[in-house]
Amino acid sequence: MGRNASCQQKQKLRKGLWSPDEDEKLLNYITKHGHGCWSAIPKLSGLQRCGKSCRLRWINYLRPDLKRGTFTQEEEDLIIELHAVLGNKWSQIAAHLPGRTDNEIKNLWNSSLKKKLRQRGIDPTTHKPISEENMSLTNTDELSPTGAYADNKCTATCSYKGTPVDMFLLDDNVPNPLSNISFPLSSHGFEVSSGFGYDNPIPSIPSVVHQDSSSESLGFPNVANTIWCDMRQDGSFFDSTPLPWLEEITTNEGDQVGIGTGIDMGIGIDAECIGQSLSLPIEMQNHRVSLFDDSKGLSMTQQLF
DNA sequence: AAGAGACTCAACCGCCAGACT
DNA sequence: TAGTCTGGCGGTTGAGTCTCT
Repeated sequence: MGRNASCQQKQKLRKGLWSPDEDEKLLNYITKHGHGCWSAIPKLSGLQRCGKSCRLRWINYLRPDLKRGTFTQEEEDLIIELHAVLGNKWSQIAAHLPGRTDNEIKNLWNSSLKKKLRQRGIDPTTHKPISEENMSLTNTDELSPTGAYADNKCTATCSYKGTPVDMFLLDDNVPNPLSNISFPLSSHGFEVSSGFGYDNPIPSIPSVVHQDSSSESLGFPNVANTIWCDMRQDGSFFDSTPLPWLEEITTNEGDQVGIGTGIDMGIGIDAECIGQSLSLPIEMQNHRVSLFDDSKGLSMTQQLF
């Protein structure tokens, strides 16, 4: 590639692993002068490397703000959450993990996280359950959700049978539907999953619901199949107002149950699914979703994006 | 102990977009 | 407008290490 001419000079440039001596030269130069123009650095610092190689070495190894060591469980969970939304946008994912590089995250994903997800029965590409039996009673294969995450703001659209529905940001005034659910009840085949963020198990959920104490996060691709619940960063719920009729929602053994500790993500409820199963009237519009239970005098409205 | 296979991770490759000429 | 340069990105590679038999 002609574009790579700068890295394939006539003069012999070193390749492969960096020696301590080279590291020192690069570190000393950048510490003194900053990196400036990367392509000029090899000459100025006395290295026989191409500028790209210097840049990579600095970003992935020499930068002083790098966090060393193995990833924490929280970091791994966050990567999975972010990957569900962003896909293989490693640099964007890395932007949410201070001190971690895109290369490091990519390696972790390819060597470890993909495998872990598969072991949990989740397709690492789609973040959907691998087994279709895990899917609930909605026609989820007709759903086509897409999502994006940037600057701590989630944007998403989700269409169902051609109708754009069902992605919401939490309105702080909207009651948290999971706050008063007792588990387990008779099964409606619902899956309760986390939204976006770190996951914590719901303490009251018995192990029969999910053998593993940690919850699985399914993220956007399963939005219409899940209930999302948001917590503040300090662990408190946005609202603990009970919605008694939601106590009728249950999970199957093996379903994933979790709570997202939000990153500006809110409640998502598969309103149609809930409405059908509970025989509740439901209204879906482009800008809000409402559930009603007139007999109990309850209603819940969520604003869409 | 040794060989094979699996795994990890640093580094390279090729492509792209934006800036510059 | 077209060509070139540069930085940045995601995919891939391969050497080194680990684990298993």
